[in-house]
Amino acid sequence: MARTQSIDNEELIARLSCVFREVGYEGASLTQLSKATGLQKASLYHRFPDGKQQMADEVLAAALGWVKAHILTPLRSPAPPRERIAAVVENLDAFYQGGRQACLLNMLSSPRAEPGPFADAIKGAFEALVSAFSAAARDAGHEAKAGRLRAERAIMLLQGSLVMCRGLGSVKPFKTFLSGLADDLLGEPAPRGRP
Amino acid sequence: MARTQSIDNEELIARLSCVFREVGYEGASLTQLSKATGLQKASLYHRFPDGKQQMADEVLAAALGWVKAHILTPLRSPAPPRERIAAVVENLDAFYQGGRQACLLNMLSSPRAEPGPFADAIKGAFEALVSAFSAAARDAGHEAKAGRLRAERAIMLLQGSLVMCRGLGSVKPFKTFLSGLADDLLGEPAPRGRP
DNA sequence: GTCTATAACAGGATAGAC
DNA sequence: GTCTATCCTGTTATAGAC
Repeated sequence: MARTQSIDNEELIARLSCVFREVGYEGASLTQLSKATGLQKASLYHRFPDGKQQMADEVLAAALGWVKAHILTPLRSPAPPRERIAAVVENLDAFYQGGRQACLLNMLSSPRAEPGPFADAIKGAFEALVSAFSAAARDAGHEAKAGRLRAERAIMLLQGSLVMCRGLGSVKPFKTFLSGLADDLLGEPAPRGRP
Repeated sequence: MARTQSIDNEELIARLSCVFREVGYEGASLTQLSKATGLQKASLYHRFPDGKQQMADEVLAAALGWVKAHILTPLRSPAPPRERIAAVVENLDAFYQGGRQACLLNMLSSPRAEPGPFADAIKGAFEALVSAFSAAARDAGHEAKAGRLRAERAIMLLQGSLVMCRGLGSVKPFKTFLSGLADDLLGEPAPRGRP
């Protein structure tokens, strides 16, 4: 049975994703991608006729799909804002493997200088993230403008914490980001009762 | 006069720095470094016998030196904390070209996976930054632990804002980071007088 | 669909003239 | 110190057997 797929598409993308998240686009060689997936280079080209570029494209698309389902959508759910954040925190923790995995939005930014091939997708992703976090902040009672600022700060903290994790070789920054997210985005909780 | 340097060392490092900050270590090809500096590959090897690795090393060392002089030292000056931050904000703005230049600490993290050749320097830099920002926070009246948390958050916001700038193709996140830094680190100013 | 083998090319690095 | 020309390795990508 050499005719059937030796690895299903989801797992394949997941393995490729790991590599791109670790070393970025330029840093990822086909040899490395081949090893990580267990497929020979030629097999990778069979599944991705446009080569590395296509692999990264599909990895990014898959990630954005996951984010939409597990981050953006929950942020706009009808649940109370703090509950939404709690769910999102859990999902972020899983998505970034507790801070051990970097963010594609960072690792795929400007592979070559100039607005690389991922620029549009990345820009759209950041905007969608800010927008969704803003929604939660507004639902917690913040004005549009203030909520948006909090959302932007949240994304900065997310990205920054991941950068620090890589730099320090520790997941602590990401953990403290996660534990502070609700208050950062929604505001300090009232000491007693609801406002 | 082909015997004298066609470009002085400082300018040379600055040009190389630009490339590494734009595309990272793996992304920077010798051709690109050659074009950016106006020197042929062989000339680059004359100045940096150990090749690209050495170029990146020296670029990083130069950056860390600059940071020490213009960021770390001012943060521990005897001036009032808010004045220190004002000075640091100005220097950060220049260093990152108003958000147009990425941070080497991010771009040189894990060129290959595993603790790359820059890992130690990068880790040390993050620790020094946190430590120096902590000092300013403590001098503003925060307890050691709280000050340290604020310092870590400040670095996260710095790094995250730069990531967002690249992703969005806008310098706005960096600007809002800069304008909020003093309050983020030292706390909201008392509405009237000093506490 | 996957493999081995190889082509075609770009990357980092050197030699040697000036 | 800088240049032109070149080497060698590793990279992306393809051909063709199974």
